[in-house]
Amino acid sequence: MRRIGDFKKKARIILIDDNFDHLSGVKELISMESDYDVIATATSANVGISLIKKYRPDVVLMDINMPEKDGLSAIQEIEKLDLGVKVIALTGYDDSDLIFRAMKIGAKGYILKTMASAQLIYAIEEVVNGKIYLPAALSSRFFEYFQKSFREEMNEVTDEENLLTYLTAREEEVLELLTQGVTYKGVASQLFISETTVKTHVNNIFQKLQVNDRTQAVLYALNNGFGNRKRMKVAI
Amino acid sequence: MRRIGDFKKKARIILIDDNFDHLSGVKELISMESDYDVIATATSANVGISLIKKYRPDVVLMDINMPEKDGLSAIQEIEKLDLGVKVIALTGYDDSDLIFRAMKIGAKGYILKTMASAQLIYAIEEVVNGKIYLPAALSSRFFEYFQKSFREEMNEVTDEENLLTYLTAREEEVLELLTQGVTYKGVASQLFISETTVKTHVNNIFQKLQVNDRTQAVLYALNNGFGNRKRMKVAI
DNA sequence: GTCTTAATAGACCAAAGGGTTTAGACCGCT
DNA sequence: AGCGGTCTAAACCCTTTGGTCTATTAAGAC
Repeated sequence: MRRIGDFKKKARIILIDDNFDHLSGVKELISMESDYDVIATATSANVGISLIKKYRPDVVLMDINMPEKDGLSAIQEIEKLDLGVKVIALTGYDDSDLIFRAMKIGAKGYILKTMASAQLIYAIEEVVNGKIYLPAALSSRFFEYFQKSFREEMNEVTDEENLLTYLTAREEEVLELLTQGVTYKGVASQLFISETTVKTHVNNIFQKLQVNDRTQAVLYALNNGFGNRKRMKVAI
Repeated sequence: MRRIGDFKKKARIILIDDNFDHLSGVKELISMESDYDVIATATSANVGISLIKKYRPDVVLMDINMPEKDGLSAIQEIEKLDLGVKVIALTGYDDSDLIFRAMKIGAKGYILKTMASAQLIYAIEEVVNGKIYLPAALSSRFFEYFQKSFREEMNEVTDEENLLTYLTAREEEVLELLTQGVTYKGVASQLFISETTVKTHVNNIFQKLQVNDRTQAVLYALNNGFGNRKRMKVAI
């Protein structure tokens, strides 16, 4: 119940879902909660994004299984606008890869359409309060996927021997510059040594890394965690 | 209570904590639960790892703030043994970077020493059942950090213009091979074209990417999400 | 003091890479 | 039919890179 002097602002929500029935259902559900206002709805991502630009809602519930423009790209686009809008992904699939990608691009929550309405409300509440919400079941899936993607990388980098460890300090300096695309001449002047010295170092590097040219040396360095930087490949 | 015919196996646990008082406390706490057996304890990571190799426990509770060998390296070492041992990180700090790193290297849980004992027991239970457990509060911190590390990358890759988009299909094929360390001769034979044609393509690539040589072109490609692969830098 | 390793650097040669220009063939578009 | 873009390829020349061998110097190990 609201009285005069009750200044608590209702959180403003926009719903985006190509399934009109589901959209109405969710709207109905949320409207029963006095704390939230569904200020607009859309059945396509593009229309939804225009509405978001126009109304600057607090929260967006986004179905990510839509035809024309998929929900993930839409979320990415919304994040790029940087309006501070909190997006909750809504979908039927509890696919760990999907969840991972959604969280990666900035979703503040991810809930399944099959979940109880109380959970949806709770998720909105948490997200409005600046938290990130994942149902326990999805949280597990997310972490599995997360750890898997890093384990693969660990093996690449840690496994067996890392030939980079055989390099001397000076050789590492030289390689460091090579990984920045510097020429021999450039390396020479930056390290205050002659170009022939650079060549000597580079040749030693090639032998130690068992490669034939600069490009391969640079690739080896990058793929095997040069310095303390590790690199990971992940498809969005 | 156990009776004859009760075949349920107790989960076997090893505790590693350099603080002997805390270690005893936790041991006491767990022993009150009839489902778990603390089969060994250690006050240093190295001793702990030997015990793990010897006894193959189901779960390890590892304090990650220890002197000599830090707990994170210890976890990494345990994971590399690949014994299926589930490690729960135990610490006083709810530092999001720490949590991120612990989860990244394979911890199945992360709990704070200040947390209620019931939560510790619950975490063990979840982990024993193959799940991953993070207290809600830490979960939030983890996700913040996770999203932050990816947002930085997104900006690098998505921001402004990606010169790679100007490349023709053929040029992309050539560049793809260059990013694998293939020489011009190799590219020529793999694409069934002459070496001079390769050089023509490569020169066009250089101009479009505004670089001067193969190494720089390869680096540009790698850093700007060549194909649908994005690369991220993360220090372990 | 001797031995080893790392860093420095020169000479010389061969191979690969890079810049520029020109040009034919093919494709899609208007 | 003509225009523009792409793919193909050659000729010519110059620069950079890579391979090998040799040699001096300094630092550290034993």
